[in-house]
Amino acid sequence: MSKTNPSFLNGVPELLVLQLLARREMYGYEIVRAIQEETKDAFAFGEGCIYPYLHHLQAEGWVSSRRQAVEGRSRNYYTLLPAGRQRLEDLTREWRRVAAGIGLVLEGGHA
Amino acid sequence: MSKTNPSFLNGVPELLVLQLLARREMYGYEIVRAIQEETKDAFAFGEGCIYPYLHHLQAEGWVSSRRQAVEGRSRNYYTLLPAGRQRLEDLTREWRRVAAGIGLVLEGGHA
DNA sequence: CGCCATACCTGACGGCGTCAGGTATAAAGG
DNA sequence: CCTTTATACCTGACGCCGTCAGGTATGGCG
Repeated sequence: MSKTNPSFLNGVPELLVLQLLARREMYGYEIVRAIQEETKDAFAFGEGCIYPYLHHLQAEGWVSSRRQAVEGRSRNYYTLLPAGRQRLEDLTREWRRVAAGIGLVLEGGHA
Repeated sequence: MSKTNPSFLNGVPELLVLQLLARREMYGYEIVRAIQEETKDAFAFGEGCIYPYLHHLQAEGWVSSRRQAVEGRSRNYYTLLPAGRQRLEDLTREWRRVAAGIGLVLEGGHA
């Protein structure tokens, strides 16, 4: 439970998914693509990572889903819930801490 | 071998260790402490993470080690080798890519 | 003399992303 | 008409990696 280290070595997908959903409702397949495009290929998480994650986010009560058929295709649209927005804020803060921490070491050399 | 994603979700310790060694020769126990201090507790990798890592870095030819007794204590001092400096540059570039990628998503919302 | 800090090491464990699979429908192309 | 490609979902075995709890040994302090 209580980790000595921020779970950011791993939890990058969670941050990105929540942030994308904070902007607009999206469906799984769309999210997988969006991550790749918006990060300019810095990340390319597979469906095998994202889909289970969405289920997890829903189980935690951070997103809700509704099924909708579009052009004969059935899509799962996910919406960010208030609790999810809180979670996103926490993760964002964590990320900034991590990035700052590494920045300190990278810049610290030639002070 | 070839990962679709940068190994930065994990490889943070490697970056930090190499960067610290780029500044000066250090011994294991010292590195463990330095990471915690210099990142202002953003990271606190255990000895069980760092020690095996140092052995790995040496096996890869990125660092060399010499054993020295200081005040009756035996320390393993590690020095960054040229190949290690190259590796550090690669990892640093990777890190900047990752940080930039996440930044794009975080900032991209309210553009 | 017992305790804590220093300084090293190891191994079982669990989390998490990868990768390769599988299903189903719609559009495109020979 | 039938195969291929793209969309859209899902699952499970695998492997990597950091955690955590152990272990050894020496030096200093009260």
